[in-house]
Amino acid sequence: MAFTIAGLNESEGFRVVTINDVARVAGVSPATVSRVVNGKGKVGDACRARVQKIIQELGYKPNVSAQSLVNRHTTNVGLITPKISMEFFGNLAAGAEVSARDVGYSLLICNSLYEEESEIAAIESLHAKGCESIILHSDYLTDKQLIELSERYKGLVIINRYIPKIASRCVWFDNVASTAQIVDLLASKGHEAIAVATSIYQNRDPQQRLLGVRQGFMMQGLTFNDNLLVESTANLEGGKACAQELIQRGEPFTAVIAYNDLMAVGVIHELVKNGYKVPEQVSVVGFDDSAMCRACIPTITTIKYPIEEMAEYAVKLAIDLAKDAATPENKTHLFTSSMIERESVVEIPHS
Amino acid sequence: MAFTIAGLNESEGFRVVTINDVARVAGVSPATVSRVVNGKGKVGDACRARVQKIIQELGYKPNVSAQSLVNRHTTNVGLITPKISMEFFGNLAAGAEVSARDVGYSLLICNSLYEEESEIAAIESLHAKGCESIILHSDYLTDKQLIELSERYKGLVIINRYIPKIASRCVWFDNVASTAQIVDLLASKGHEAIAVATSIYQNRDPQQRLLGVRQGFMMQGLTFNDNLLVESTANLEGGKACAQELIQRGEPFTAVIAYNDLMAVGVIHELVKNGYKVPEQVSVVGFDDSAMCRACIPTITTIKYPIEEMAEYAVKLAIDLAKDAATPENKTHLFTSSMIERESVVEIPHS
DNA sequence: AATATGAGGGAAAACGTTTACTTAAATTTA
DNA sequence: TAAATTTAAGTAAACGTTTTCCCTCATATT
Repeated sequence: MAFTIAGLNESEGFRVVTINDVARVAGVSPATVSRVVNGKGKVGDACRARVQKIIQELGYKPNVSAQSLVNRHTTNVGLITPKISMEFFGNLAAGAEVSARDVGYSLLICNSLYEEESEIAAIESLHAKGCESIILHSDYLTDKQLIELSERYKGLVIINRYIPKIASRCVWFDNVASTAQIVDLLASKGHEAIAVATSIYQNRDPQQRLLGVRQGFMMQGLTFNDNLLVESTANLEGGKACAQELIQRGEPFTAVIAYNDLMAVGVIHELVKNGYKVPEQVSVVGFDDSAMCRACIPTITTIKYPIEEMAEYAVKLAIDLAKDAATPENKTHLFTSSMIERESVVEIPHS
Repeated sequence: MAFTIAGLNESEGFRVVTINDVARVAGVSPATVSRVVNGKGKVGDACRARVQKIIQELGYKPNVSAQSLVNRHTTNVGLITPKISMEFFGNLAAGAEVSARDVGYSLLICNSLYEEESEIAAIESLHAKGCESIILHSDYLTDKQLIELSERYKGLVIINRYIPKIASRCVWFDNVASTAQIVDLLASKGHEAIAVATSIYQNRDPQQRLLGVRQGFMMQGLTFNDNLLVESTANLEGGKACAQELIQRGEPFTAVIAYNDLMAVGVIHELVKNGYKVPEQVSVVGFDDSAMCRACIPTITTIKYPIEEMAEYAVKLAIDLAKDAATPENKTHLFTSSMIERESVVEIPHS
């Protein structure tokens, strides 16, 4: 144990420098170094300066595992989404990362791959790793399950879903108002024969968005023609199928509201393939504002889904919740949309 | 300190169960529980069974911070990419996550946002967090810097870049062979007047891909017309600019090889806008196989970049490296491509 | 001048594991 | 049967922090 009294033990190979090394070199106790590092407790000015200098020189970085152990919490936020490679969830993760880093936290990623068990497994695994702040994008768990989970995991935040009983830990998006907004836009351009291509899975978002359409019609004093409602899978192929179905029905239409951008692209492809001119004959609106919107010809008018901002917010909320920071029980966290106007929507031609 | 000798202390509020609780209830020492949990060391069959039962009943999960502290390593892999919200990096992350979870690790995400300092800062921050396996997608650091870093961080793996001196920790992609493959395809369809829209930043990938084009021409016995080489930023706008420039030059061409899918989309948009028919008059090839390729009209023929598989591989490598698992110094990790043929490339019309 | 106050900083316990040592019992060997 | 070996399981130190006490001065108050 040959320490040079004022220096570091160099006899052994590379060793990471600890708080004790700093303390020894600075001639103080580890407690004091800790106080300097964390800015808590009283430390004399001279002493503080000296310790800080040594910390610099030695390049001391606190060991996070030790800190977590004694503090009984980590500085990680967990994110559970179906598949991070999808643009939407990529944006979500990006927002979360920014926000986490902002407060000195790191982002732990889990893919749930659209499976109920893996959503729960992911939560448990994150929790076992000492990660008590968790953002969950749940597609398969029931409200009841989520309510139970949120009793057990106090740092749990649900993103993109609204559950009244746990409103204060839901960060969600106003689908109804957003699609109503789309109807407004189309109506303002003279469209009345508006078709809707929705998702075949009529849960939450699709339902809400459909509701928004109906509300929009009502507000505009129009009536929605249910013959112009088609549904399929919420992807490119589904969009194509919807357009096919629409064409087959023979009911005239001058605009299509798609459930999301992918479906909008599918709709456009199929319409063009069948000789329709987009947007000259048919206007099309998407939802999400994904990169695709600008790749399509015409570029697609859509709703911006502020998922990145929502994720940033959700992270802060999750961290607060985990800390027991008092958050008002009766407050919820609702985000709203804005329209991005591009080429796929035009004034209806005067016929 | 009122313990019921065989049970758990229930006087205080919710307390997470520790190895000591298990030991106490099972009537063994913590060491034995540890041995059971980790499957190391000798434990009698009866004893093992009993301990396992108690672990089940109590729902004991080892505290990861404590483990990390004593084992001097975490079970996290760090991923540093410019921006996780970009599709390419999203795919990278998805692959990494799968692979990490597969071996019981978690994925820690850091965005470097295309800044040199933040790449280094990210490495340091990950390391400080006890994360010794790191996947780095570096855009701004020099080879020299990376070599130095890899001396300091033994679990560091460089993805998407090849540095001979540290070949064994580079997981990369054969850009040269890939673009040569594109030339082959086009040539097989009768194209000779082939234009290239490359990135204005002529570092690494763009250089390699250009080299591949030249090689491809050589192999086909063709000569590349340098008047058909245009460059701009590697995004949609850049693609448009390239097409504009190409049109302006007045040199005839029947095909365009774009640096990536985004540029391909831009090229197509601008060509169409100027009255060219794609693919009837001009074939266009992209690179990456991003989602956009299927959104564009026509759908885009491209090269599949196997980034997901590469990331999976990289994670395993990084973990091995961090463990000092002997990896052959003179082995490198090269991935190759495959063509995805869609609508944007057609046989040249017999004129 | 005697006492109270408060600031600065040290000692040591605690966080929950793992593991090198040790010991006791059981088994094998001579 | 005695000695040697193996097996099973316990003891306690260590990992690197934070934090609660505590003590010692210096200063302020009477």
